[in-house]
Amino acid sequence: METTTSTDTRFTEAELKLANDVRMACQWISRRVRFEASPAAPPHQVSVLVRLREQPRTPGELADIERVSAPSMTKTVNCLADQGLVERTPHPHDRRSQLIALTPDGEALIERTIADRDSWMARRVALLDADEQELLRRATAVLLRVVSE
Amino acid sequence: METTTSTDTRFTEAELKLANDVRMACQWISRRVRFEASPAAPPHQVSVLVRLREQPRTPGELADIERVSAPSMTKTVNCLADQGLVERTPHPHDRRSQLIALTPDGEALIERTIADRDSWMARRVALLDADEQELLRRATAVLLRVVSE
DNA sequence: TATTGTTATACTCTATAACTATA
DNA sequence: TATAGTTATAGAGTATAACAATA
Repeated sequence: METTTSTDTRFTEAELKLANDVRMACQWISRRVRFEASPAAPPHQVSVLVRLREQPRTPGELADIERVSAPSMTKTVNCLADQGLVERTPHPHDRRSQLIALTPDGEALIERTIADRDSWMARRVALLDADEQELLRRATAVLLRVVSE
Repeated sequence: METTTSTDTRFTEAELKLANDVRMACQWISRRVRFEASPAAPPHQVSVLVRLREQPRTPGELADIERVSAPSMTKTVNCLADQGLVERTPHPHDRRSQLIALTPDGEALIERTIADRDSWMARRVALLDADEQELLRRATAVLLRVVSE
């Protein structure tokens, strides 16, 4: 089996199947969560607010994290600031830059949004038996480790 | 505990935490897969092609599945047809409608795209030991069951 | 001179409303 | 009269290029 053209021989069939199953399961869950939750703001705005929940960041950092251009992030930040969800403060060490931080309204919105997103998942989780819940608990730990590498 | 305002008492704390962990893990995996893969077509086009892999569908069905308006789906289908990735055939029972099906080019593109998406995941899966792979295998089965309910 | 962020401009994707053809 | 799909038009979100202020 050295000249196969359509399969990747770096991996076993079992690994490829598992990779496909894991990816599809994660993408389907994501899709369902996105569709079931009633969004309080467009996805790209929510994504930025979630990032700012960790800590204030510069527009440039946000653009890198979200993989959008600097002008796009400028627009998104403007929009969030117009809604009173974030506020700009001068950057302590670089007068060209600035720090974007959540306002109390922004924090409230993002907490409501997260609770809303989790609600569909929680209903499903609650239907599983204890063994299945424990299985998901351990698997989730592996997935979180994998994604952070 | 009857008057809590911020937590949902339909679920235990453990269930809420598990729901949040599972959701975040799935969304992070999805995000990584999306960013790591080099898309052969915009996401909404790929999504339609994946649906058509199962079976030909009408524009209306595709719009419902993808949760976009009918005019949006008209544009997407036009674009895919212009690229030779799908083709329209008359609907057998309703002359107002039509069936959209993958062309061989469309099938080839979607197979390449799926392999590309799986590649990052396969590299990560291959780094796990046998027990962890088995854990993910069983957990994935649970997730796929959950999402299909 | 390089970097951070904004403005100018254009393209894509989306939606609502109005229209055509068929059920 | 209702439904499937398209066309017309407008509103978001995105990108590249050019610009301002600062490092």
